[in-house]
Amino acid sequence: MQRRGGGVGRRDASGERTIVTLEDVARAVGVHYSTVSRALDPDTARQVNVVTRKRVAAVAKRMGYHKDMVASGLKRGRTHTVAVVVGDLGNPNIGPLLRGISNRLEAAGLMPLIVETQNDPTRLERIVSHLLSRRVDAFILTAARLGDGPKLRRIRRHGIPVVLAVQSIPGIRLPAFTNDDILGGSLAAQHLLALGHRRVAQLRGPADIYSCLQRAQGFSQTIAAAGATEVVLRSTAPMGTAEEGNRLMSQLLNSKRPLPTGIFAHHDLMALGALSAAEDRGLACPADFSIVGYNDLPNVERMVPPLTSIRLPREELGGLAAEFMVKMLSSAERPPASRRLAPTLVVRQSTGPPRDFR
Amino acid sequence: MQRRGGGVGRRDASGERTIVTLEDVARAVGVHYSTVSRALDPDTARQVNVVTRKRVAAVAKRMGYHKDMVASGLKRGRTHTVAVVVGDLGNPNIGPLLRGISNRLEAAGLMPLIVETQNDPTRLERIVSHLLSRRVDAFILTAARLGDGPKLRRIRRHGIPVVLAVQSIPGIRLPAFTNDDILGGSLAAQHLLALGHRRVAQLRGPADIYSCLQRAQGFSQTIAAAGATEVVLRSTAPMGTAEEGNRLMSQLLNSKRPLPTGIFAHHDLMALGALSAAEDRGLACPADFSIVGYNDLPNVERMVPPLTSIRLPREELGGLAAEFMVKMLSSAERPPASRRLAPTLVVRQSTGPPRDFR
DNA sequence: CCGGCCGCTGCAAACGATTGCACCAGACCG
DNA sequence: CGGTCTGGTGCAATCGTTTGCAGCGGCCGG
Repeated sequence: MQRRGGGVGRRDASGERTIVTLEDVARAVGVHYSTVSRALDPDTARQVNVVTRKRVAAVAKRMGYHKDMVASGLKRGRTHTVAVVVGDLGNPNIGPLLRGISNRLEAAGLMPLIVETQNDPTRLERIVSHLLSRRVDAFILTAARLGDGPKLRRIRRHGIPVVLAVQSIPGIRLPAFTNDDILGGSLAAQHLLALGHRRVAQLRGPADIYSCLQRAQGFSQTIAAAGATEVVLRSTAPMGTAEEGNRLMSQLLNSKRPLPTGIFAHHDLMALGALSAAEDRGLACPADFSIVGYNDLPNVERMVPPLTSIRLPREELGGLAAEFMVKMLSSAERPPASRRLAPTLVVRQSTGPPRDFR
Repeated sequence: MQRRGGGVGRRDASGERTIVTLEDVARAVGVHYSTVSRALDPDTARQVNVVTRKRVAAVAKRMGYHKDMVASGLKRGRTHTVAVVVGDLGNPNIGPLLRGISNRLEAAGLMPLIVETQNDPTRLERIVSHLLSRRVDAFILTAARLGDGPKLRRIRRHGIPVVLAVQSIPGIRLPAFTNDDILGGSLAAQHLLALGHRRVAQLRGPADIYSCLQRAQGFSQTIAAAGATEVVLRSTAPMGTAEEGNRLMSQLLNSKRPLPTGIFAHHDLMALGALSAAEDRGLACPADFSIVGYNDLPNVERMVPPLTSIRLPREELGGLAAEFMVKMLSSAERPPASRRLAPTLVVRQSTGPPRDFR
């Protein structure tokens, strides 16, 4: 096979060919291009005589050589790219998570390819197939929902490493890095109980989000163990939104039963919606009732009242998931999988002792 | 050249080679693989006989063939990937922008490669060089700052299309899609003037962000044209934050001059910080002073008081920038560049008539 | 009946990097 | 002095796709 210049490569503003290849460098140094390849790859550099190696490095730098990752990817079957699938880029939880992932991957020479499903299940399939054709090395999935089991199994079947982050689903054998949402729910319950609340309510998030089920479980368990009474309201919307919180709270306010004094919302936005519903009826927080949110979204400390919430270690979680992926890809050994990170309770002014307690 | 199976391709869980190549399909159909290639590419499909074409398509589908974008990218010199460089993934403005970009690019068969500089100028250079070695087809830069001119020129010199989004810098000949921040500033001023404010203040954002300069210009011009008086406070922080707003507002409150009744903050967070500074001194909004923010961040309508702000068409902006890029890459002709989109004023309860007006 | 054209298909050289293998000179050992 | 080893380098095939060119039948016009 004969090799020549003048291909279809990228040209700069003046129309000159601007991609510097191994062969270009080799010609300048006076060695074969395979030697250049070896000299520039840290893993093989020691095969090359140190003075040649230095000369190659110098010339490569001077000529502005940059390894073509596309060609390298084709040959090696590794693109050093990890697909990160998120549900909704507008979700404020997602920024820190992505930062955690990016930083860790980048340190390992990998690059995240971030795609958004916009919570559309048909998009997920299309996206995955597209990513496969781009030969990504691995998947980090952050938006798994309860019905996604078959889909996830199908992805795994392609033989590419997959890890779940933030959201997991029960009964699937995939490494998962999640928040300990049982603990999160329990923390909320403990807090309300400690303040003296005995009648509590739970505004639950979407039923197909496992983390919401876990929050519910942690909360209810702790409440039941203390012998307090609980009302559960279930969201029917696909996401935790203020509107949904408003709706559930209205439902609660309309019921004939006495209003619970302590409320746990599965999402800060739901809590905010609930607050406005209560306000509309002339109820004050925390005088008439307390409310605990979830996620500790940005600026909830500036709401009125500042929202008590459960804070999640988002960036750390992303970092751990990425760390796992890096290990997975670099060594064949399976590192310990599936960690749950502990959330923390952030107490602010939306919670206080119930009225009859003061 | 002889071709055989059994290379280094990806293997699935059972160790089988799992990449289906053109050659595999060709063998199954009984034609040459170049024919398969042509049959599957819409641009060349009409070169192949319609019955062969159908057969190829059927077999390709049955066998689960997916074009290898890496190989294709190597050959064609086009990766169908557009780098999107953002400053900070945690910034709530960025989600909608990215969604706008992603959707538009995806519709054109391109994929965004999102990277975060974390507002670190040295990272930018490293990242760009990495992206070049990944052979991205184009750049969308969303975090340009005033001193970045030389850097941008250097990027452009690589001969890759570059477009600026959200942030532009003066005197650079690059297509840019930005908000009309002069108008934004002016809207804020008009609103305050219409309410009757005659003594106003401006809490300016970072001096190296051009859009802040424009906001300032629009605001001051309009105020001056109305003959009102203005105090300007300059931020020294690298970003618009609540702390910075608090600091500037305190500065304003400490000065001997009478407190301006109308305040324009270059960022909602600064406005919120300013509000808390004022509250600490026992001042009430909008009774004692009015304040207008910028960006209309999520949930500012739930603050107390709900914040009057300037809303930016983020998703649309992203869409337009991507649209431009798509045109740029598909046809050689240069579509009309550099649009400014009009922001809108969202009036809420943080603004009202000045006290002496009532 | 022949030249030419057309529609379809095959051939093989790329794209740029990687890598097993061969080769060569010199060192070193017996 | 012959043989072996070894450090360094070159050779060429390969990853999977694209694409200019050539070839080949058949059909048409002259």
